[in-house]
Amino acid sequence: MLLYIQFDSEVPIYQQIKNQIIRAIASGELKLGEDLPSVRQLAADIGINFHTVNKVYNQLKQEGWVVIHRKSGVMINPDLKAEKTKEYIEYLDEIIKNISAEAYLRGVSKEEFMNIVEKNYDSYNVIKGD
Amino acid sequence: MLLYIQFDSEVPIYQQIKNQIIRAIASGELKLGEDLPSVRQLAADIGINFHTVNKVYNQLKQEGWVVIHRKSGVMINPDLKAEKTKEYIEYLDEIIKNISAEAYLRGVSKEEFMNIVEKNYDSYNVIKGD
Amino acid sequence: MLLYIQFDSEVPIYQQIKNQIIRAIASGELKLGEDLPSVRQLAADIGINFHTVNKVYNQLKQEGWVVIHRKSGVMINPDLKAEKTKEYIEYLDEIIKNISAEAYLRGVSKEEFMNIVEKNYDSYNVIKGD
Amino acid sequence: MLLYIQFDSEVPIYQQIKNQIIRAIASGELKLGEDLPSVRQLAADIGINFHTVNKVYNQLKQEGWVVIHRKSGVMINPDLKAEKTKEYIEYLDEIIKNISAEAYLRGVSKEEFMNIVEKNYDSYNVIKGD
DNA sequence: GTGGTCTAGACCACC
DNA sequence: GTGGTCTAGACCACT
Repeated sequence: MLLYIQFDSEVPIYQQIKNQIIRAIASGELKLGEDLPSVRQLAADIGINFHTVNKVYNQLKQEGWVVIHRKSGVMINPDLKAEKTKEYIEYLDEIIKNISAEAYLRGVSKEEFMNIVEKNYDSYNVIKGD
Repeated sequence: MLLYIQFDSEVPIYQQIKNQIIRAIASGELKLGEDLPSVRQLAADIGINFHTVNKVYNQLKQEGWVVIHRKSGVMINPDLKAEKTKEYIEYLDEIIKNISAEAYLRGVSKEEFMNIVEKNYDSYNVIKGD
Repeated sequence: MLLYIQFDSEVPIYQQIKNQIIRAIASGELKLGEDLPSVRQLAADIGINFHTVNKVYNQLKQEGWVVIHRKSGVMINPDLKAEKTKEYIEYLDEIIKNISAEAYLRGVSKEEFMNIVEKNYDSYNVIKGD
Repeated sequence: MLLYIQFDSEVPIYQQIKNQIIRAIASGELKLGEDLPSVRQLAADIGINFHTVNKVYNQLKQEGWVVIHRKSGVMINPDLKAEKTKEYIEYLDEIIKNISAEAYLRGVSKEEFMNIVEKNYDSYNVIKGD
């Protein structure tokens, strides 16, 4: 798995890594139960401090995306079933409110906006034979 | 115009205010050319320091949402024409990629996801008779 | 004489008025010894507070551009000979340093830059028959 | 890089710093990609509050002159390409109008005026071998 | 009255 | 260590 980090981005590095791992799970690039690189390995690959990777893995674990075994390292949670909680739906609604307001004011038509959303959702929502 | 601030949120206060003002412009609650409260007035209303509001207004000005008059204060830019730049569309695509990945993995169905998006976009995209 | 004021400009109104009066003197639109409108007249014409006009006239007087008579009002100094002081040349040099740096970095060629400067200087530097 | 600040100037401190940084970029004293001092370091060097420097850096960032990394601090934008927009040319023309009017009236000859302008532009527009 | 500038000091997030 | 956020209070410029 390749990670593309923008070091000059406003988005913190640890957040960029989290985003890309979650996207890779959604797209099937990372299978459930698959091993992730070790903290030091990934840090070296990207060229960042290993504390940053550590933070990523710990947050992913807390949110249920991965499991961490003392010995075997980190793997994508084989029993992954992230929950569609009420809080998450509220958060989702709130963030969509913000995004769609600016998109609307910037002249992104409804059709164009829905197309972007659908295209991206569909990129994950495929029948995966693994 | 009423602002609801979550003081315990991870989202900075000034960002919450910015979001809500842009949403209010999109929904028509704030008309083009309409005056906003003075920095000190709004700060007092919310119960925060006026420098925080000042920061909001200055950022909104630099992004073209409002104009600041020396005496009369701040108003929604009467000639508002936010641009649908290539950079903005790339930013939009990127953020939708992240959001839809998590939504998909949390079991938000395509139908449900598209409904949330459509509902929120439509809340701005209405023919307003005033 | 017509004044064009941009009320939403970063440049203070009093400064805009000063600039335009000095430019009008340089272009010959305002002759030496010519009367300027009264404070209240000009304020009413522009639609601003008369204190602002008062400030303009007082500064113009201090800098020697106009003379103020109790009765006859304000007129362009008939004996105008603004001085090319050492301080003024230093100020001029400093401001040109700032302007040309940004122009250069923004890709304004030397030819283009010199043309803009020459065109504007020449617009004043004409043989005026009055 | 040395900064000379006039504390008794009408020009705000943060503006003086901005001007000098942009001039240093134009003159090549600051190379693209070069690091700037940290906000606190520069503030201490000049003897001002770090918030003032912070404001400078943030404005320079929003105008595209520098990039701010989360950890490594601030550097001159390595991909700097300030644009010669229509708005900038209008601004430039307007400010030159004001400056040349006063220079003309103060007896700065066309030759002298053009010399000052050319000298300063040329100080940036040199083939730099480094 | 309005916003703009500057100072001072606190605490936090990131790496 | 870096910058980011927020508070608090002062003084100034403009209208």
